[in-house]
Amino acid sequence: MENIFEGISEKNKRKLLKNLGADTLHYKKDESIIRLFKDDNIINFIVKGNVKVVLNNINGNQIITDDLYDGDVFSSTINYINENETDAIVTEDTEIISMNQKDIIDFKDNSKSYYNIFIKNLFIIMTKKISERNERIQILTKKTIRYRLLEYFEIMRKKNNSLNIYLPYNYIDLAAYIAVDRSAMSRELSNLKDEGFINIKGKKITILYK
Amino acid sequence: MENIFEGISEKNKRKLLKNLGADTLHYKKDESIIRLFKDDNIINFIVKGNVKVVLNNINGNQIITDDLYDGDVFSSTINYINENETDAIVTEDTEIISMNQKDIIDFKDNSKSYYNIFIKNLFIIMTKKISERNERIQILTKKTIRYRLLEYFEIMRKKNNSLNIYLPYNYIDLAAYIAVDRSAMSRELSNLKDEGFINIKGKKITILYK
DNA sequence: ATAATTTCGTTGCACTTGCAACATTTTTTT
DNA sequence: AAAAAAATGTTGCAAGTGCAACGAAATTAT
Repeated sequence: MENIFEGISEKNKRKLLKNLGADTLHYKKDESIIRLFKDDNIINFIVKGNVKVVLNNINGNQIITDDLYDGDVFSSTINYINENETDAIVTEDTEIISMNQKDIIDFKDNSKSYYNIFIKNLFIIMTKKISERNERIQILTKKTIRYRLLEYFEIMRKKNNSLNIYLPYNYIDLAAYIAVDRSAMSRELSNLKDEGFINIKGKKITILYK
Repeated sequence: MENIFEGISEKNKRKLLKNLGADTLHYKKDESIIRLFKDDNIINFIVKGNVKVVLNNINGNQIITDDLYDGDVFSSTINYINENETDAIVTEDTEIISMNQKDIIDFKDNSKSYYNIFIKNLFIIMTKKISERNERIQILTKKTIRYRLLEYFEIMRKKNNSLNIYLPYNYIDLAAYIAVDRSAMSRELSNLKDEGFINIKGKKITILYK
């Protein structure tokens, strides 16, 4: 499934949005949209553009905790944010559809098939998000960097059914994802390499032993 | 909302289950139901009883990773399990309704209002689960036991709007939840107490400074 | 092509934590 | 009430990690 409107015609999509009282919002590059993450009642959909959620920690450096593109859904429940330390910035002109969750749940006329498709899509997306969160928890509950990395590799191996892993992001972001110090992770990757568990070539990691 | 059938009459519930081809399963105390966690296509609902998901780690000791009761929903996507190291045991006679996810998604006649209520309920439950997972991730990404505890307290404080926290489980389980060694957590709790950040009386913890 | 910036690898060190072992307290069973 | 079992508190120590600092490599900008 591509997005929450998958399987709904343009005509019905317009009807749906009208009935839901949805707002179509336009933001210019560098605008902050953090308010869309703070209201418990709304759920948002990116039609086109990019939103980066950045966490400013005490040291002054910024960590991107979410990077959202066309088709992505976000809300206060889906994307946890730290009240005062987080901002969400649009990096290019971006169009967002913002809907009220209550309006979705309490939608009167649920004989409309487009509405039911819509709810189904939301259900599917939520299910997928739970899986993603579970994967990360599975990694984060490991107590050493080594075991976090190995768990991460194992999850990737299963997903792609291959011993070759192509990291979807750089090592800074990987360290943030498994929540460890980057340099310490780098050290541990070297160890794993030296001990013959993996090969590393840039962002391609090959699992040698299972 | 209580459960996935909330707002659906007994009569319609029976119809729904029939149309979904749902199975009602009965298990006796001590039976294993791990297979219900392994099939990607099914989603389960506990009518009455208790299911404990136990992780057997290498040391031989068991950790309860999930404790499910009446009204709870579980599935392979909702509850991550470690293929070979996990078992799920029924601790009392338990009744479970097992449904095929595809049947739910592909349900033909979505003019039936009970079906739409059902999907809505699922959506709401999934949203809540994501929140729970996000909370835990928020804790697990903290790098020291101290900050994990403080984050946990902070989440509880916001939830209950009170500086008094009544732990919903014992300290063994709390340590498992925040994924740290129990004795090390005990040490850190003592430190926090000695430094005047908290008071501890059994399972009641009071936050002294914010 | 050169400069500037960002990412990546390495290492010393202090600090935190897991682990193990044991005492103490609380809870449950007999 | 006594005994057994489970939960909690404490502590020493080794191991692992965060942090800081720095140079090398890679990427991006000029």
